[in-house]
Amino acid sequence: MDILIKNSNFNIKQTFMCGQCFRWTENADGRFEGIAHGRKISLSQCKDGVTLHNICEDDLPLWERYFDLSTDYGAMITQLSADDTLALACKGSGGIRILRQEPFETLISFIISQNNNIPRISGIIGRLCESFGEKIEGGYAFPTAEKLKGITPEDLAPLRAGFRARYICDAVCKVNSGEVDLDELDALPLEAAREKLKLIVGVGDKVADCVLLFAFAKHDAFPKDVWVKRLMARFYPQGLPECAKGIEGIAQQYLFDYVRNNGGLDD
DNA sequence: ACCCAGGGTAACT
DNA sequence: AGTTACCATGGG
Repeated sequence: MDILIKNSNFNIKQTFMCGQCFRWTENADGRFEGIAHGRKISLSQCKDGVTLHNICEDDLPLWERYFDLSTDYGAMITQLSADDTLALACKGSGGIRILRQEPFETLISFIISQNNNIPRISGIIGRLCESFGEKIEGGYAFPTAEKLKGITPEDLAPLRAGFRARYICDAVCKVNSGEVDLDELDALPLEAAREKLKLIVGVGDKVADCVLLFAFAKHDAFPKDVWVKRLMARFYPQGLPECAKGIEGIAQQYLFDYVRNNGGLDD
């Protein structure tokens, strides 16, 4: 069945192309399709909102959670728009929704992302899914930690992940052993959750904050990549304004997307 | 032949 | 505590 989600703060192109996820692609007709939770769906945009195509009715709560539909983005945009620069970013990129992606997939994806570019990140993740993920209708699920148990860097050679291969193995090992329990992160405050994730070799502040923001929707997580460092130095040398307090991650993502698409860091 | 890419680690001051 | 080379791979 098709489900229309009426929402004025949900732009699928912005949401899938803003760098928070790596497994969604745009078709020639403007639809986006991708796989999450082992289910493949396609989405289309209309003026009232977004249509989820051919989903199983029982899966609706799952997608509502994935797209975080219970969160009021209009209120956050109003809050952030008290600042002039953020108001511009909201105007240009306010259709982004921060997804609640699967924690293990997000962890591995952002380990792969370090010192890397988006096309190659997607390529490595795609090969990981094809090599080790469960075959489903129309593609492959992201492999679970359990499925990757005991994997070695040599096993990952076909991915061509480079120096990140051993980081992936360490993450798999520590998730499976329970040393890093992804299920407990949601209940932990930001700093404690970040330190937990950093027990994994190859996970630093930035990767940890990406996981906490893009999988657990911890809106106070504030990943600082090279782009954000540049834009912070340019626009907010004293730090983000007061209106972003508690939702630094949302502000970060709007700003990140805005400066990447519209420049503004040239001079 | 360079340079960089949604960084992190180890080895230095 | 703050810098810096190096890490594989691929594209410009």
